[in-house]
Amino acid sequence: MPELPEVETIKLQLERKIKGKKIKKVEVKLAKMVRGVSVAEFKKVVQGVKISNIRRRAKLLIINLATGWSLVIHLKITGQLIFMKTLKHENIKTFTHLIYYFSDRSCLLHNDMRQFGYVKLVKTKDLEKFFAKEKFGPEPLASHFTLKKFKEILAKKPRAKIKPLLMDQTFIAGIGNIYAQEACFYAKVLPTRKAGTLTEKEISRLYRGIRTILPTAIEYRGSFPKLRVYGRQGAKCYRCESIIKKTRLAGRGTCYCPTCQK
DNA sequence: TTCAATGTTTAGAC
DNA sequence: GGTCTAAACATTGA
Repeated sequence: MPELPEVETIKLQLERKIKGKKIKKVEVKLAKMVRGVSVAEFKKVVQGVKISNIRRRAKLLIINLATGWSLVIHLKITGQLIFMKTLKHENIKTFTHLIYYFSDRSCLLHNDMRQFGYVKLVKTKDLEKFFAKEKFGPEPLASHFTLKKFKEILAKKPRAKIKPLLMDQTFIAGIGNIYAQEACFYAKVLPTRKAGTLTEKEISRLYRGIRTILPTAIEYRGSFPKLRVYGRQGAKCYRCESIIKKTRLAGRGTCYCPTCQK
């Protein structure tokens, strides 16, 4: 599920559904999902504690607990967090690895087919330190992420290819393989272009693309009905009717229009 | 059967 | 140091 818009959507939903609730019990079905501490310690910290707030940084979901601890959850590629008013056993899948039970009988399932995701415990006051250690770049939707700022960070990596650079979490935090392709298409820029070769106009269009596509995806609740290029290989470009091509870039599938992306 | 999949990390080459 | 590639993690589905 998860690039910035999807994680942001989960954050907004959990804010409505679980903020203020007390975690009565947590069931850990797959121990390796819990990182950094033993399952026993994890339970000790989490059980009986109230959820005070939900946040997001990059693609991480942060659940603040009233005791000064926070759950830091990464969903990687196939992770899901599913809220249920009451637990129905048919909703527990083979890849349901954690279940948080709240005191009002509702619960939250943490599913992950590929088991790449994790949950770890961080003291809330140490979160900023934790983010610094991860070396996250700026949040693309923050008000201080201006065109000027975007130009500045692009100038630091003139030789990097633009699409992998957009996906680099230390460059900008939260953009993944789908929205990097969409931003390049929006800006009419080939994913392989080196950052240093981009014109002022192209940089502005990329910036505008990021600042348009991500909020739109959030409006559509993290689903992506408006994809213009991702997964469209072999189909006609919506802009110029050329056939969308697909290649491999930095190990990731990359779609682009060979005609209107320059 | 083989390949690719919304992410990240690491190792090795140049 | 910078940048690139491939592989690893584990599973599903085309």
